[in-house]
Amino acid sequence: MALDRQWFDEMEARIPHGEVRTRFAPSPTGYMHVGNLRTALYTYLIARHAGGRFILRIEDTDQGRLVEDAVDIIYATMRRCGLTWDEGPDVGGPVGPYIQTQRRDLYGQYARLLVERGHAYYCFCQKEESEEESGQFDRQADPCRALSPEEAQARVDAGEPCVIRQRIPEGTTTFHDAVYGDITVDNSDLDDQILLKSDGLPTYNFANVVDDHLMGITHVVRGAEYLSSAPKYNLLYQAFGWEVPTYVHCASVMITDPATGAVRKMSKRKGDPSYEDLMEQGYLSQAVVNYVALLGWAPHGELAEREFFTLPELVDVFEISGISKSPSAFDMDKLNYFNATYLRAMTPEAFAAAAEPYIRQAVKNPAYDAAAIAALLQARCEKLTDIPEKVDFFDALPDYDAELFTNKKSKTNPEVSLRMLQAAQPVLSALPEWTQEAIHDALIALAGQLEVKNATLMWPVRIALAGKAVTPGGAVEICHILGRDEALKRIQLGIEKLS
RNA sequence: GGCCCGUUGGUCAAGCGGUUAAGACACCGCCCUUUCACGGCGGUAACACGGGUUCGAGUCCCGUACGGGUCACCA
Repeated sequence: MALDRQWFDEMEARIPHGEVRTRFAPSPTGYMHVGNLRTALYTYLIARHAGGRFILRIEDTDQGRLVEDAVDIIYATMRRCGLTWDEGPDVGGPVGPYIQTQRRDLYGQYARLLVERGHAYYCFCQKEESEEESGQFDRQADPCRALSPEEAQARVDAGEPCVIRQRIPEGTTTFHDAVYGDITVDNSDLDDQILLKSDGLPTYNFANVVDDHLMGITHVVRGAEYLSSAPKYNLLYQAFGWEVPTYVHCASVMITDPATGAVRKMSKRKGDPSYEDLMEQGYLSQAVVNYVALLGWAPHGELAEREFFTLPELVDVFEISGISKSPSAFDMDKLNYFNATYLRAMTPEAFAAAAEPYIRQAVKNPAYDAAAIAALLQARCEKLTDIPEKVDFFDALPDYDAELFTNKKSKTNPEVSLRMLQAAQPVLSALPEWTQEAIHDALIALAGQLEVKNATLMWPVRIALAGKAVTPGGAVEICHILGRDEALKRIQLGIEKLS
């Protein structure tokens, strides 16, 4: 079957030129790793910074590893992070389809073109154990490599199962990476890799090159694990006579194993958090994006000291030259700091709205004002999931130990505390209005009367009200939220406990 | 093991031949203070090692060590 020249020309004619075009090309095998997210982010930023287009392509050529719903998870994650794409499976575009299995026939055409030009060849060898054990594919020893075109074609026509392999030439190959610079390898270290599998689908290595070219991708952004195969891609571009895109390889995201202390690449199987996990754990998408942007990239000059950026700000300042060559470790402490900072930067109203569901997990009593509780929490939590355990005492006073009344810094002990509670009780009981200000002023005045430190009075009151050593907010705030009846009831319980 | 890449405090990192080697997280201390936080101030802590090149090297070159990646009909 002869190749259709005109078809190839038409494919070429569709390719957009004159703009920066990047693509994020995940394989739908599950959730988004933090590393994947970062790659997607950088890819997006490079396109947007240059005013170019960002494309989403689904690489589903491995039929065995497909995961149901994975594509939807990818869409959802990217949308939630604000990484909007201009072309993709759902929105279409000029160089679609954007799902590789829907481009199936196309790869065969290009593979055959390479065979015709002598840069690839049919291989009929079955994978043998001996070959696997030796660990080496000796291409010179592969009889298929030397098969005449006619002979090979005859076997293909006869329906013999085969793959198409790239024919690696002698010599050396040099490629340029925007992050790592020029890298040269000896071609003898390169395999005659498989381009087209026996199921007719391309391997990642081949589909990537063909699609990147056909989609007009100018910057190929991907993980550094592909650095070793980059020379083979280069050879493929050369074999086709295509312009080589700018490569941008990003070092891996590592994590310090909490158990062993060892540093290793992040992995879901080891229980490291994915983006979805982080969302479930109460992190804000913006905080995660901001933190991840700085994991392996930093702005130049005066901006180097700055850490907080919105997505549009990142678009503005992102430069490929700021990407780091060495792997970086994901630090949960620092993510917590970012998240906490984002939480505190919210307006009180926005925070209250975000916090309310978490507050209501622990505080069912509608009499307790969620917004007032939220105000106490905003500076006191790093993530929303921290909330429930902090406010559980509102609904139910814990069965606390009287020892809690002893606090050195506040100069309290059970006897002093009893005296304080007994003094506070009538004062609070007699307050004309139950406002935070009124409660505050009354208690401060009382402490003055009793000639004790404010803390000496406040500590026992707070303990009696909350039954916990550490609480969001102090005696005054808690007293106010509980309401007069409940507050006095708890103080009475404290007095009984101390009597 | 072969090939490729990397190496600034515990972590993220600035630095692009001349700096008292930034900043942030974490940690410690002080202040603020009705607990804890928040906030403010301060502190401990780094150029992996050995050779070069140079008047001068964290910055350039070469080794060594250590770390990572890769050697699939997976991406």
